[in-house]
Amino acid sequence: MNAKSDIPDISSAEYDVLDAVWDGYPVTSNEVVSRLNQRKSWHNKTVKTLLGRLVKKQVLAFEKQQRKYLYRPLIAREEYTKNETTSFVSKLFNGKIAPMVAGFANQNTLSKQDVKELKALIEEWENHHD
Amino acid sequence: MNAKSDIPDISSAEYDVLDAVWDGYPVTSNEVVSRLNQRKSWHNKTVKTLLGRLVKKQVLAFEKQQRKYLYRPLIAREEYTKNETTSFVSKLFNGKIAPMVAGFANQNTLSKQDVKELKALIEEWENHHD
DNA sequence: CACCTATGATTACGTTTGTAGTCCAAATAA
DNA sequence: TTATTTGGACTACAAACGTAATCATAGGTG
Repeated sequence: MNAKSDIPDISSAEYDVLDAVWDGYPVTSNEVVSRLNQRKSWHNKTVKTLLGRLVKKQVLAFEKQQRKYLYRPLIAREEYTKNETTSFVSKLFNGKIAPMVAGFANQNTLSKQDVKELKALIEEWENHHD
Repeated sequence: MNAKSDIPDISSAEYDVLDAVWDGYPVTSNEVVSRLNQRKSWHNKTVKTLLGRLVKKQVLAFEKQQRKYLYRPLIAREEYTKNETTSFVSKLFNGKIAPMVAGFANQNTLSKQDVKELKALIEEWENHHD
């Protein structure tokens, strides 16, 4: 069902840029710089380099709008996060989700909301399986 | 409560080596090579280099046993995984665990066992937070 | 004892990453 | 129209990484 997803490696800095693109696209590099600079302060040349690398990796595409480029993602955020999550869990927790949640809960505070959502997920699951 | 843990960056290859050390220590480099070669096949020089880098990063320590070194971890697997999990979840899921579990469940098959364990975790939580 | 061998230390080397700077052409301002 | 600014392409460059090879040496082998 899942085509063997072939998502390239995305470095940490590249991810931040991609994340900003996901926040709304198509988007110019300048807008990406602005979005990123809410939090970090990267030189716009740096951001442009990263955009270029993401294009080369076929994670982003662009179309020329006269002089400027409009970037958009070629992979969906959900696809990416699902993938990363799966490999993270298999690498650190042998593919088992419960120990990961346990470790998380043990390190962080679970809010009532978190617990409510988890319960909802489980109920959902149970409704679909016998 | 948690001292701001100061775990250094551990590269992917380094992690595999560290993982092998966690599987039983103190351990010689040769034994680490054997353990790793169950799955991958790294040249023993490569493994030695990685052990050295982990020592330099103060992730491993060693004591001389005559000619050989016996390595052991300086950070516990739990500490590391908890840390990684927390930063993973905050990076990709805004710190919310439920969406991560949801994404995981959506990509992978949850077993009955998984669900049972998750329920147990939640019950546990609820017992401590009326 | 002379020599081969296993081990750790040091060095290597191409690639990826973080972080820009430089060069060139188009758009814009004067 | 000429000067200036701006956007992208190309170049740069050190540190981290993956992946060893070489060097020096303590120990075992004949």
